[in-house]
Amino acid sequence: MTPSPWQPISPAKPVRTPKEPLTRERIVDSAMRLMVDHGYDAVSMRKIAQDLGTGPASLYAHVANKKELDQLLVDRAAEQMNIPGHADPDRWQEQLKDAMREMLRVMRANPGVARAAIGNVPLGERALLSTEWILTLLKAGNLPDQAAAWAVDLIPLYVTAIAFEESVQGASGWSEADVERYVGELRTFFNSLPADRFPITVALAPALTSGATGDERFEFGIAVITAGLASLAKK
Amino acid sequence: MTPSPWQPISPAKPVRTPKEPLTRERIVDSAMRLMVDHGYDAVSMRKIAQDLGTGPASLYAHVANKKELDQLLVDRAAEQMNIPGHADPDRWQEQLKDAMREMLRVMRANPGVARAAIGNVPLGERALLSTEWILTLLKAGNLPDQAAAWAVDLIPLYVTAIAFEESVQGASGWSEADVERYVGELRTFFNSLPADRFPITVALAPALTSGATGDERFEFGIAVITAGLASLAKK
DNA sequence: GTTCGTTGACGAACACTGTTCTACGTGCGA
DNA sequence: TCGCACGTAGAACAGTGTTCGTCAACGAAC
Repeated sequence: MTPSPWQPISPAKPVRTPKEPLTRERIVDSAMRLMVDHGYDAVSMRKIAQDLGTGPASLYAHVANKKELDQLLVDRAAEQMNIPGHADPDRWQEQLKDAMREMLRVMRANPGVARAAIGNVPLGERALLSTEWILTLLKAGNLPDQAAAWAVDLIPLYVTAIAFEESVQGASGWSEADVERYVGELRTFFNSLPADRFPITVALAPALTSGATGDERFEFGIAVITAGLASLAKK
Repeated sequence: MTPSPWQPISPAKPVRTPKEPLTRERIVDSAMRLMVDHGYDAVSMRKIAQDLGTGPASLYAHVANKKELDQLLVDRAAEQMNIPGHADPDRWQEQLKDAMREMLRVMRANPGVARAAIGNVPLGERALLSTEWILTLLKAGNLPDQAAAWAVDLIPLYVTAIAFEESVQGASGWSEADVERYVGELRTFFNSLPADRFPITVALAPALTSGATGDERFEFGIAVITAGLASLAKK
């Protein structure tokens, strides 16, 4: 049937783009790219669809909802985790710290993943291997079963919380100078407090505002957790 | 000048409601009420405005933006915190645990506050008193200055992360039965894993899925942190 | 006593968000 | 070749935070 001549010629020509079809894989690829480049808040169904040259509704044929997509992003990020060979019972504490550092490394490399990960147990294969690895280390350290089980929950919780905090600052577009300025203001604020009611806070003002940006704070945290866990070992 | 008769009579008569004027105080009151009753996601500028019988734009005369309001909510919640008398050097570890329990209690009583608190240092008076109190305990425990300073960052981070996790489940409208069902599924999932690649995960499946809802998990965390901190004490 | 300037209130609108409805075109099995 | 089912999307819905421009009310000044 030839189109009536008074119709607008070429009605936008949808052409049914012969591109490669949409897949979960491609959607996660695109979302991952957006998140790494522009932060978690930049990942919206519309942005992903636009990036793939389609409309937002198309995505829902492959992904149930945004939450499921978040979960997929966490699993994808977990793929980047390196898991070492085997446990050395004499060095289990150092190996445990290394595992936590590795978790933080991956989360830092994928800004926004922490926000997606908090409160969700990642169940991808690589994430499970990481869990298995940490459990191996804890058993090497002679921890009771229940302690090991709760520890394998505590450890990602702490690392994720640290990464999430960092990502909040990062997402606000804070440069390192901004953080430094903010910390400076915080220090003068602590110093300005009445010394009779807040004696220790005032006295420790320099310590309270040091290491906010570097890794020292994280190293302190994993040292405390590791030492605390070690104290629970069966003899 | 009398109005022209063809104009609409009585143009809605705004009457300039003689209610009590809008204040920061009243806005925070309303937001707090909404958050406690319906969770964090129910707190929007529109809902608050509606609750106060006005439009959303009016709020911006008293509050810079949503983020500032979040901060105000955190400060308001911190007001509910009980801070005991004075430190007993022989019982500093138990007192520290009590302080953490008190923080969690307040966060649980104000669902959603955790989400607003994460990544923001609360600087209200009561929050600062809490910081001072924890520092007092840590100094009573003979910790080095820098360790005490980082610990006073680590402790709220952990408690907030726990409360945040809980609030995520709570906000999804999960009943206790829902959580139990989910944990059950998780257990069967762990059990179904190939035992050759995930031996410990499979073996510990019961332990891994126990205590997800109760306080045991939290008690474990504060025990680990307290023990870890104690191991850093100067002799 | 009347004007003026400032201030707070607020309806409407902007640019977004996640999600759903529904129509449409294409490819595949019968 | 027909029919059907599935993937593709445009449009729309119900929200969100935030801003613009207007309008009424109040205190100060002339």
